Amino acid sequence: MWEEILARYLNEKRLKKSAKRERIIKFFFKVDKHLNVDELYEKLGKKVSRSTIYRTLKLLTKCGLAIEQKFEEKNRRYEPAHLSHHDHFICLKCGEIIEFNDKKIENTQNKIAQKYNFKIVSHKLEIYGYCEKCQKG
Amino acid sequence: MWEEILARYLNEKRLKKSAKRERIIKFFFKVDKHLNVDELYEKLGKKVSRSTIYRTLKLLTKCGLAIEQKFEEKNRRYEPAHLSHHDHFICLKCGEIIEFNDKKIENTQNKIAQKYNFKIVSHKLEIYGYCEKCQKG
DNA sequence: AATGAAATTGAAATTCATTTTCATTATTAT
DNA sequence: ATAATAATGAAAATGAATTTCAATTTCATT
Repeated sequence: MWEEILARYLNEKRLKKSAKRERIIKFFFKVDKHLNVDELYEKLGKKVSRSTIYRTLKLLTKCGLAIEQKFEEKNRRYEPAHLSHHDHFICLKCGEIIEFNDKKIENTQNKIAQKYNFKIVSHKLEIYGYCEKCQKG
Repeated sequence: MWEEILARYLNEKRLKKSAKRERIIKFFFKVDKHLNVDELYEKLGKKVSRSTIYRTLKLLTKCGLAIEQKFEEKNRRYEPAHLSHHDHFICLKCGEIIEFNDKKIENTQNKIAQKYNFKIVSHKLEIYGYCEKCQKG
């Protein structure tokens, strides 16, 4: 669970607890999908500064609980790490991001990596195109 | 060939030819791999301003001859479009980017897309980890 | 060749996301 | 309670990408 991992990390680094940080992190894991700083700022009622949100997301990234992502947008997104094996369909019309997961793709990746003697740590697969709605519309 | 596509585009948009632009574009296709603006600036002997390089790469992107890419670096890279079906291994230690190509992966992607009724236009696959050298070193 | 309208260029200014600084406030160990 | 140190927010700094603007270049039309 993220609570324990976080607690262990804070302890190890001699960091202190704080209400703001907890609020951000709890919300982040409650929503449980990729978010950017502005979305968090808005959805937390602008009660926590962007600086603190940035710092908190960096912290989560450092202790392995979140993953930084760059889609073809100007700004970064963060995703709870337990979702990070998901891949994404991204609709070029409406911008919707659909998460999916497929074992076959991972197997194929492993085979190719072997061929290149590359040791895989993680991967990112984004498929761009048109979602069901936008094909009709 | 890119020459014709470019010529047609310039003509269509009533744009003019220029020596600087040609130099950038020729070099870009001669090197024939992903580059960022700074690398182009250096390798062109700092004879063309960054503004112009940015503008030229945007132009190439618009006429479909280049693809903008965002790896997990601060700045963008551009890649000749004919390479853009390549996928990438990215070494987390030395930063090397190895291009590869595999039909199996594309087949699998197509099957999944069907399941989700998603119409694929393009995709981006980046595999992070350690290259052969860095596993040993 | 000469003209002029429109595109191109580079330098500097601007934008915008992110990071850092710094003075103030909150937390925690003693 | 005190002292030490971390957390916070506002503002400043950073850095990549874009835009502005005056000067230059291109090119279609004389």
